[in-house]
Amino acid sequence: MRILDAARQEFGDRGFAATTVRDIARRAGVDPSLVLQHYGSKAALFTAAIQLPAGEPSEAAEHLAEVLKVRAGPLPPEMRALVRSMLTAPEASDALRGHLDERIANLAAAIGGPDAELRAAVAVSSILGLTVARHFLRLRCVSSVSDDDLVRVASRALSAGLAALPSQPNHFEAESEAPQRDDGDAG
Amino acid sequence: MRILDAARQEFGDRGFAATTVRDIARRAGVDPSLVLQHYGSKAALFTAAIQLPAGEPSEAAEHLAEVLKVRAGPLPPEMRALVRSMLTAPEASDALRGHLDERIANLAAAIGGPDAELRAAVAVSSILGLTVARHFLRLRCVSSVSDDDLVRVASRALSAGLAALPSQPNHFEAESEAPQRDDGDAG
DNA sequence: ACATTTGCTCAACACCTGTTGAGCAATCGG
DNA sequence: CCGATTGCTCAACAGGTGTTGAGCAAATGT
Repeated sequence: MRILDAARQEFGDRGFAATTVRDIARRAGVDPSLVLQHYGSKAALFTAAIQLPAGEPSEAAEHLAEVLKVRAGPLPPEMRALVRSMLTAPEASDALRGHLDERIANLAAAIGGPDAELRAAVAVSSILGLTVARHFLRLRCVSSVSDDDLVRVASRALSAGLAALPSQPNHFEAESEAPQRDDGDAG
Repeated sequence: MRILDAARQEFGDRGFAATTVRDIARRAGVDPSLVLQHYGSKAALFTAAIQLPAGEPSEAAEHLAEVLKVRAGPLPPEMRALVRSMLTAPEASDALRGHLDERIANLAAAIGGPDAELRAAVAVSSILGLTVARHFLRLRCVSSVSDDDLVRVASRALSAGLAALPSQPNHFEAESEAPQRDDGDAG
């Protein structure tokens, strides 16, 4: 597991292409050839490194607030590695697409109404954008704000987008665990 | 300009690291050494390739609908190259961060109210996420939908997020050019 | 105690990368 | 019509890459 952890770190820091097998071996404190004896190739190691723990999305997808909270805090290494390479490594692109498509389908079923799938996709894409802006691009306002503040503001935006039609019931805010006190803290 | 165009295409397709000078030269129909004689180095060529045409953002940033519409259609090559490498090339990361920070600042000034900058940042990040999902990740629902439908649904979500507090005036939807008829086309 | 398997390292290969400098054809100044 | 500058290609280099196979040391089985 030491090699796999090192791989996730390196892939998460610099992406698939820029990470060398020697980098991973150095961080793991072993010989480069050992890495390939264990995983066969750099690509196979990458595939192993970006595997997400299953089960999580299907349960929590209806509660977008959960996902948002998770994305506000520090990213798990495998997710970090996956997102880092999603634009340049087809393997990562495919894996993330599958992950998000599943999450969108669940969310769409939960919210219902016209354009449910599209509205769900917009919400999930927005969280992806926030994740990128916060943890990778380090966009000034998004990366410096506290987890709570980000979740609070983004929650409002996402719930509004999911509801879309004012007459529609708002599953997102309704099923959020804490009732989010509306103290007008404007400072 | 033929070399620069080829560079934008290649960088936009595979990212900075995976694109070789020889690839660019081949697409431009010239010798690899000519590429470097013109631009000095691969990194310098990349910097030139991701330069965005200036002026656009400052005027249109207040009207987020414009930006969204632009992002729904095909991306200009330099923007495509920039976004493709934003997670793996520091040069691209810095350039895009600067671009988005400026846009956020303009938008924040336009909407005002509490958390203006954060709400603006959330909206801009959401558009970034939509751009990635549509043009790069090719997320099923987001990439297959028509430009108009995407703009319609995403506009509602973004405007709601920007307003945030129900009593707040909604600059985003108010300044949108077309009044967006609400025909209940649920098919 | 010995043979065998295992876990690991060392050294090297073949390939591809960015980059450079010599050379060639054409254009231009006089 | 000649010399010089330009625009380009050819060939090569030095360095880094993924990957491989030989070898070594410790553990294991009997």
